[in-house]
Parts: sequence; structure tokens; C-alpha cells
Amino acid sequence: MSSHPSSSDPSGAASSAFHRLHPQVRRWVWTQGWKQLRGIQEAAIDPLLEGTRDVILSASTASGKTEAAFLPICSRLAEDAGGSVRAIYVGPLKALINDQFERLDGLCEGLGIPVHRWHGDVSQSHKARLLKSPAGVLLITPESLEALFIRQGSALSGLFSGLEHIVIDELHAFIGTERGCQLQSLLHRVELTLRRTVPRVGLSATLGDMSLAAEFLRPGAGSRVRLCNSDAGGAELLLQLRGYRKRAPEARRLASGEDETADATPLDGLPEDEHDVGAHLFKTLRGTHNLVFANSRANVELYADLLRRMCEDARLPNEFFPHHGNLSKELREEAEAALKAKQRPVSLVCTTTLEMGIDVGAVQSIAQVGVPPSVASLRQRLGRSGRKGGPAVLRLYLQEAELTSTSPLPDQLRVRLVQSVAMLELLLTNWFEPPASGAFHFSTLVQQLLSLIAQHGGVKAGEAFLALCHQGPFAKVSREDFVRFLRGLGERELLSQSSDGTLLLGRVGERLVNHYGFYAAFASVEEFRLVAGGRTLGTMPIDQPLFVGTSLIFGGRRWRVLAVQGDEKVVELEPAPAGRVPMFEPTGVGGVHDRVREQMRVVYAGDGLPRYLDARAQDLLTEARATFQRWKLGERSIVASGQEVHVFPWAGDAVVHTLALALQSRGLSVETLGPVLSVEGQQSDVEGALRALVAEGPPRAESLTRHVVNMALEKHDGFVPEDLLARDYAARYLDVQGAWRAAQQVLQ
DNA sequence: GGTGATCGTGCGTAGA
Repeated sequence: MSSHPSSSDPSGAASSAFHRLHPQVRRWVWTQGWKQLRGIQEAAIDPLLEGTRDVILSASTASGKTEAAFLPICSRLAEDAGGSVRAIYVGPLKALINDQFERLDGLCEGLGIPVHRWHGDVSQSHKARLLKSPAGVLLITPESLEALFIRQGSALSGLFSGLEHIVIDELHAFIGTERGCQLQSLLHRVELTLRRTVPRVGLSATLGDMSLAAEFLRPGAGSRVRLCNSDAGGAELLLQLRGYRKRAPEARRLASGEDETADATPLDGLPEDEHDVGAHLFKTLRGTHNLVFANSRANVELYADLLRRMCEDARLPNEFFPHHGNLSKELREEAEAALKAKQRPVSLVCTTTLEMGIDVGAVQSIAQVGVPPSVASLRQRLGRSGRKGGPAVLRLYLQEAELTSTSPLPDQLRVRLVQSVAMLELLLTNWFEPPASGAFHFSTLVQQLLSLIAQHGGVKAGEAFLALCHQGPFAKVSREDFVRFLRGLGERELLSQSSDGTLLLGRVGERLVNHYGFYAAFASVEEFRLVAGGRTLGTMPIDQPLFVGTSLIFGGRRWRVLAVQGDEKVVELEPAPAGRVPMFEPTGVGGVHDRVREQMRVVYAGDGLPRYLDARAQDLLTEARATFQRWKLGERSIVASGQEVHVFPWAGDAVVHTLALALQSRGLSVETLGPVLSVEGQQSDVEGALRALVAEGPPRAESLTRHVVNMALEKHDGFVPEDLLARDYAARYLDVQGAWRAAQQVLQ
């Protein structure tokens, strides 16, 4: 992988910047036994001591970014940290805030700077103490900051009156999300309350397009954000992509002698390919520390259970533990601690939970089972291995269907394997997807408007527009849109208006704001609590059919349902010999980037076999290329096969989705399978429809959305007027210009 | 005959 030049020279222990730190801070650095400051820590000193600039500090995991921000910030506060909260640190996780609290407390103790943490698990007495005598540094989540605005609206200007910096950790985790939009709004509202700007400091792992991150940190003035980069880079990468063939269901059943109706999945009854992948994981990971990313909670459970049974069969203590968001905090923390302690070999099978944030130390290797969700997340996952100068090791396991005479074209093209190769190629060139942008975020605008009203007890429509839209984070929303938006909220009783025109909370709005669930910008579902022997294992969505006697796999083990207490939403479990992998409700839609699909075409058209492919993966790629050539897909993008016509726009999901909707609007029946649109009918019909679309020119995106079944995907979307919702949906998931360009190219 | 179909994050107050 390539390396970035560092923006400052970390050599020279006693640099001039270091000498500008407060003597007590310098003393703390010496007592840590540090020989010199890291590059990023050097680079941050001048801009943060100055105290007027927005800054982004970006460096790899475990490079001391927190200290980079707080050595200079604490230098400013060392003589006097009182009067009000003087610095805010916003973190995305409670666990991360707890970690940072320990680290910062050590630094601040000798400087007389109080450090407070504030999140849902912090006692009310601690919170009351801070409100009574505010001072020092406050570590807080976006949701708790939201709660402060709503519950302590009138006290905020005093609480934050002497605020000098706001630090945002894991900045990249916020960009492009509802939660990030909420955070931008909260930062803006802090400044409106104080009637001055407060310098912002973003901490992040290396970001691709720094200008996007800068614009997120300071909307409208991203170009004035000071960027401090320090990427050690250059770590050696050992890479392997292993291919597996999935047997057709019929062949599978005959081979295993498995009864179709059998509830149990004993080890030898497991589908051949999962078993093969598991066997290789077991053989290579056993005895060391690793992370296995399995993409979904169901797959995490499947592989954790499989690998545990392999340990049992080999008469070894179990080394494999699951880690995902539905497991109880207790089980997760046990797994994290076991991995970090390094006293015995432990590998965690996980979802995105261990992609960032929690420090589990460096691991020997990363395994990725199935197509990575994106190049960006693959890169993030890779960062967990190969620290301390050792190579980063990544093994990718990919299953492709065994072909039969009736296999559909996408199966024959091995799109999963080719997409994975394309993503690895892009990873090796150091490219990765930029975060999503362009959404209107009407759902979060609902939340922020109601919160603004709660903060002030009422607000004029014009003031709200100025605060949130005109100069705020919802700048894409025009005055006309805002008026329609307000009218919609009024009709749904979220708002009411007093005789002088002041906006107040309506009946429904009042109820919404007064429930604690309002502080989060994202939605959550009701869940059962799973209990075994008095111990909470975790939760499951309440719409899961769980009856007495149901068997399931959870927490990497097998259980049977003993009792269901509907009132308390508790399910009691007992150990069982068999189990079924639980289904979790899928929660969103992904999106493959244009660049990945373009690279896929390059991979199909090429003839070299990347060295990181194992023999079976080489065979699979060779087969895929043969299919590509047999269908002459290098020369044409529309082919007829049986009753279907396949269209290859070689573009990302937004373009594919837009083209599918456009063809549907002309009465065609369309299915999308990864990069391919499959249309029922004759090739001439499809070409005719595409020609007509091109001739008409691109429509307004929202006119394409009438075939979309459910556009209300975000928390408060149900309150947003239909036409505005359509605009938001189109901005997020469609690409009309790109689709029309693709249509023209397809017809050439 | 129909496949398989992201994940993750968060929370105040009153009353016992």
C-alpha cells in the first residue's frame, strides 16, 4: 500500500512546537516516558494553541490522536479551567467515552482541569454536579447533548459560556449519516446560543477526500479548515482470496443424506461450503488472535457456533466468540477483554462492531467471509491488523454457486467473486468510497425543529429557517420547501401556532419530545431480551417468531426456548444440542459505488490472474471471463437469454436502481441482480424503451419514485410531506444524470 | 422452483 508524506517531521524530540506547550503538560509527556511526540501530535500544537481555527487531525488507529488534540487544548486551560465547560469532546460510543475519560483524566489531573463524562450510564448526581459548577472538559454523546438542549435549554448559554473547542472523535463515522446531520445541527446551535463560533477539531482515521470531511466539519467554509495528516503507511500487506464452490441444493441434500424437514444442523449436515470455509478458518486462525468479519449477525452466529464445535471436536478449549450489536454488553465486553488480554488464543467473529472505536489491540490477521460491504470498510478492517511493524494479513473467503445448465447469467458471471477482486484492486491503488452526500435529511430536520422549539419554549418560523436551514446544516432546504414542511408538520399535529405566529409543540410533537427515545436521530425496534440461567445473552427483534421449544443459535451456542414472557418481553432459554441461526430484520439498503462496477468490467476484460487468488478462485475467475467473452459483453451491453433481456450499465447501485425505475415507468417488468438489470420481454422492446427514455431526456428524479413501495426509511419520515420525502429519497438512492449517461452508452 | 436480501450507534425522570 502506498504511504502519505507526513505533514511534520516527528524526529527532534524537543521541537519548538513542543516548547510552546504548558510546562505542566510537557512534564506529563516526560512522565509518560515518551521519547518524542508523534507526527500528528507535533502538527496539532500550533493550530490548536492559537485557538481560532477549525482543524482535522487524521492519522491511523492508535496513533495518539486524542493526545494530539488535548495536549494543546489542556495547555490553554492549565492556568484556569473554570467558569464553564471549556472544551467538549463528542464521541459516538459510550464505551469510547469511558476509554477516553480514563486517558484524559490522567493528563488533566495534575493540571487541575476537571474532566466530566455525560452519557446514559452516568449517574444523575454526576450530571447535577456539573450543572451546578461547570468547568473543564466534558465528554458527551450526541444524544446526551441533544437532551441538554431539550431539558436545560435556558441554562446552556451559561454552561458553555467560556467554551474554547469542540472535539469530535471518529469524525468519519458521522459523515453522511442522520446522526452526523444531527451533530452538525447541535454544533451550530451551540454557536447560535453563544453568539460566536467555537473552533471545531475533527479526529479521524485517514479520510480519502479531505475536502468532504472539512466541509462536514464546518459547512459552508470547509476550505478554511486546517488539515493535519500523518499516516505511517507503508505497512506490508499479505493478501489471499480463497474461492469456494457452493453445491446446488439438490446435490447437497443427496450428498449429506439430510432430511429436508430436519430442524437440526449437525456439523456434518452443514452445507459443504460453509463447512469448508469454517475448516480453513479453524486450521489457520487457531492458536493466534484474529478478527473474522462475517457481514451479518446471522452469519456471525453461524460461524461462531461452527468454530466452537470444531474446538470441542478437537478437544481444545474454545477460542472463537461472536461479537455483534444484539449481544449483551456483558458478553461483548468479555469477548473484547479476552482478545485484548492476549493470555490465550482468541478470535472474534464479528459484524461492523469491531471495525473501529473499541481498542482490542492489534491482531494477527483479518478474515473477511463474503463480499466486503465497501472498499472503505475493508480498509478500516485491515487497519486492525499489521500494527507494530508486522505485515497486515487479509484472507477473503468467497462462495460461488456450482453451475448447472439452468444457472442464471449473473451466477455464470460470478459477480460476487469479480466484485471482490475489483474491490481488492481498488484497495491496492488506495482508492475508497467517499461518504454519502446530497441527502436533505428531512427526518432529522423534524427532530431539530422540535428540539429548537423545546429549547426556547417556542420559535418564529423565520427564525427557525435562519437557524436550521439558511445558515445551518439544512442549507439545501429552500424557504418554499420549509414552509411546506411546516404545514405538513402542522397537519400531523407535531406543531401548533400561537396567535402571534410563534411555533409551539403540537399534541403529537409534545408527546414525541417528552419521551427519551427522541434524543437519537435514528430509529430502533422493540426487542425481546434473551435470558439463560438468569444471565442476559442479548436481544432479538420482537417480530421474530419464538415459541416454547423453538431452537436457536445465539451468542455462538445452541439453545431451546423454555418460556416466553410476553408482558416483560423476556425469552428464557436452556442449552440444547441443536439450533437454528436466528434471522434479524434487515435494516437498510447498501450501495455499490460506480467505480467498483467500472473496475469489475476491467477485471472481466483482463486476462492476468492476480497473485492473491488461490487455485479455486483462479478457476472461478477464468470461468467468469469465459462467460463474459462467450456473451461478447466487452462489445455489447444488452443481451437476450431465454425470456429475459439482460442490461449491463457497468455503474453503481444508484444508476442501476434509477434505470430499473425508469424502465418500470414504461411498463416493463424489471429485476436487478447486482450489476445486471434483467427485463422480461424481447430485446427490441428493451432497446425501444431505452431509446425513448434517452429521447425524452432526464426527468425530475422524484417523478421516478412512484414505483418505490416505501420511501419512509428514516425515523421521522412518516411526518414528512410526500413530495419532500420523494426528493430526499431521490437525492439519496438515485442518480438520474448517471443513469441517462449509462442508457446512452448501453445503446451504442 | 426460487434463490438472498447490512450494520451500527443512543436515552431522562419519577417513583419505589
